[in-house]
Amino acid sequence: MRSPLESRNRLLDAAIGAIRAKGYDATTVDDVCAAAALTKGAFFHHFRSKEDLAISAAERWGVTTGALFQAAPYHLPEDPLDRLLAYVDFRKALLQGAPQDFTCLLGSMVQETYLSRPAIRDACRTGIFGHVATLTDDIAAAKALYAPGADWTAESLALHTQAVIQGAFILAKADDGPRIAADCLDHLRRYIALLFGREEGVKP
Amino acid sequence: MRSPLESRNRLLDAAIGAIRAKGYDATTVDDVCAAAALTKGAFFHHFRSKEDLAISAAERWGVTTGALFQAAPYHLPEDPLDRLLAYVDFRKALLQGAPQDFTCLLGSMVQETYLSRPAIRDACRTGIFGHVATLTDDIAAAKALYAPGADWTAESLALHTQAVIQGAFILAKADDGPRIAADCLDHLRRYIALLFGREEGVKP
DNA sequence: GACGACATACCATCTGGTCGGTACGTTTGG
DNA sequence: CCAAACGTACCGACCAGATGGTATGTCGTC
Repeated sequence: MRSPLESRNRLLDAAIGAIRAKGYDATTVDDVCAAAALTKGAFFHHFRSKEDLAISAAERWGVTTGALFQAAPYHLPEDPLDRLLAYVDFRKALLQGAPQDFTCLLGSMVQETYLSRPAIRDACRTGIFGHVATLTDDIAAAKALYAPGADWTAESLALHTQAVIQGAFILAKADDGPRIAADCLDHLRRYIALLFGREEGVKP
Repeated sequence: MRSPLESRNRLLDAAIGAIRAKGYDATTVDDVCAAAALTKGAFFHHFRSKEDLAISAAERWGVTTGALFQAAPYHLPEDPLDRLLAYVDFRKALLQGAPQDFTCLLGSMVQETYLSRPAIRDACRTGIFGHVATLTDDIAAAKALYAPGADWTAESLALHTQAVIQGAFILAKADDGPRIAADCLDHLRRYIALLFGREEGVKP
């Protein structure tokens, strides 16, 4: 017998993959079971409902991507603005392969569920805004250093970066590739550089 | 008997409303029929399938929003940069009410369908990139005027504006309101102003 | 032997889609 | 001028398959 946690995580990973590719509603419980090589009995042993699965998947997404970003090298520079720019570079570097491999589970799921499944929407909101919060400190520090009197808040700029990234994902799906999304991140990087008076061209 | 075009458009408008609120997959044919006060027989008289409906709805969305933007006052300024900034202001002014009332049908639908329904994805892509094309000329003119040597293309900036707008919609849905989205459009406006050397504060 | 971790079989409901039929307008032929 | 023939718009009952969820049983481990 396998470890129950492993089975549960296999189901969650299968769900994350399926929802990223087909969306929440088009993903069936049988899809998830098949992808996880488990049966429906196992599924409903670990999750009370499909909605419960989605919420747990959102939480797992938050945990795994949180670990990915925390371990990423963009935290290394001493200058907070350098860290912020490195974050954008890091996000750009992640744009590899097909859209279902680099786009965000939470961003797509919240679009489907924001009205009809408030619990799922809340889970997505928590994940998205939690990631925003990890950026806000660096942005606030950079602002204090380079643009103390600016008439925008650190949080609003952090949210803006997420808007660009999420919007770039939509364009990537419409265009079926990461090219346009990468261009958008270039514009985001240029904006940040302009905003803080760091004129250096787009790529360091 | 009503005019057949009126019935068809009623079905399309009902579909647009339902898909914007619940997404493509969660929207049932019966939902659409009920909202249009017609029966399933009428539905399948006008559309071959649910997918056909979605494609036609995307086309109608393109036509109606195209007319809305073409008639909008942001085309009035003589300076192309002023037109571009007025476009952003116009988009910000549209952020009223609940997310399902101001967000984009195509942006949300393409997220669900980009892999499993290529025909719908193509219809969304046509609509989105068609709107981008209406911006590109003004941006190109503004670039020729104010930033002729810049290392970005007019089209990439037009695409970036759409990324910000679409991403702002996602955040609006996650937050259940337009506040964050409006802040994102402020950042977009600030970026454009910085990019073209028009430093005037955010709001004119 | 009790309990957690599954599997299997099954069910009620929903969903997209079909189909025969009806009401009504239009065309055609005499 | 009229009526048969035909086409369009629409209705509503029906269907096959899919879907979320349940009930029950089995197997291995503590």
